[in-house]
Amino acid sequence: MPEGLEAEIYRQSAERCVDRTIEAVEVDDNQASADELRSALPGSTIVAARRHGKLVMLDLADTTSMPAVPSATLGLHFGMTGRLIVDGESAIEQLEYSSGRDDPAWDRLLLTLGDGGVLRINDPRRWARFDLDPDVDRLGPDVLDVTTEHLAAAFGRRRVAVKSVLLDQSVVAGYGNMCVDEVLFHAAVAPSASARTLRPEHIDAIVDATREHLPAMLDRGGSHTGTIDPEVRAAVPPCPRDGAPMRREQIGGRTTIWCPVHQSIPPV
DNA sequence: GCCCTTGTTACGCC
DNA sequence: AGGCGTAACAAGGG
Repeated sequence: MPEGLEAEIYRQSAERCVDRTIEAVEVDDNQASADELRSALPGSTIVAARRHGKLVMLDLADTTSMPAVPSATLGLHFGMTGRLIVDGESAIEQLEYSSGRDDPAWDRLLLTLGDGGVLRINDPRRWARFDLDPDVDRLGPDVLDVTTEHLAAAFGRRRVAVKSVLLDQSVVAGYGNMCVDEVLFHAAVAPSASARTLRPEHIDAIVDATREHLPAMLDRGGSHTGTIDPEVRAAVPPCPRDGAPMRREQIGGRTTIWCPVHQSIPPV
């Protein structure tokens, strides 16, 4: 599923569209912004591809006037199963929980570029969202910039499971279900622990695990390349670290894989 | 054909 | 105001 790491891979792919002009737009009618996109996008040039959390942003400019004038930002959110295809090349071939196929009927946004290229978002389950000038203020700091001080402030007033707080995009933007399980596994923090019970050294462990393992997973191709990978999630083998029986349970409404032996922070 | 999966939003309640 | 729990959403795949 597209978490922050997949969004970063998509952003890198979308960079190929910088300095290219949008000629035509096809967009799924279930998008609230459909009419707006159809009228605003044609004629605009993509001048930058940015990312914050799971949100990819394409900065647009009106190049019919000289010099070019910034016009709007196209926000792309890929939901659970959205894939980005630029010029026929998919940035991620196999997306966890998505379909292995690329059915044209699942194209939800299709930008025809002036040079004949195409930027396309293919999404079987229609949860991808496309918005002009998306509201970035509702998002917390990006997951790759997370700090102990910020987490400590957010954890202090929350008694729910630390996993639920990390998945809250207004606290930190970019953690998804798999990355959170991976980070808490390495940080030795129990995902069910009440957030407010974590001490600064425990929060440090979460920050350190994030800074160490998420970039490594990005290098390997995404959120499915960690220790708690899809095979482990499905089979729940003994803990790869200490051999103890791992648990598979719902925490905060999400399937969670964890080791109750070494993920013992905070101690009881 | 039922049930699993996930990210986000919308509720109602406290 | 804001934390919290839950339902709803989509739809392919097992």
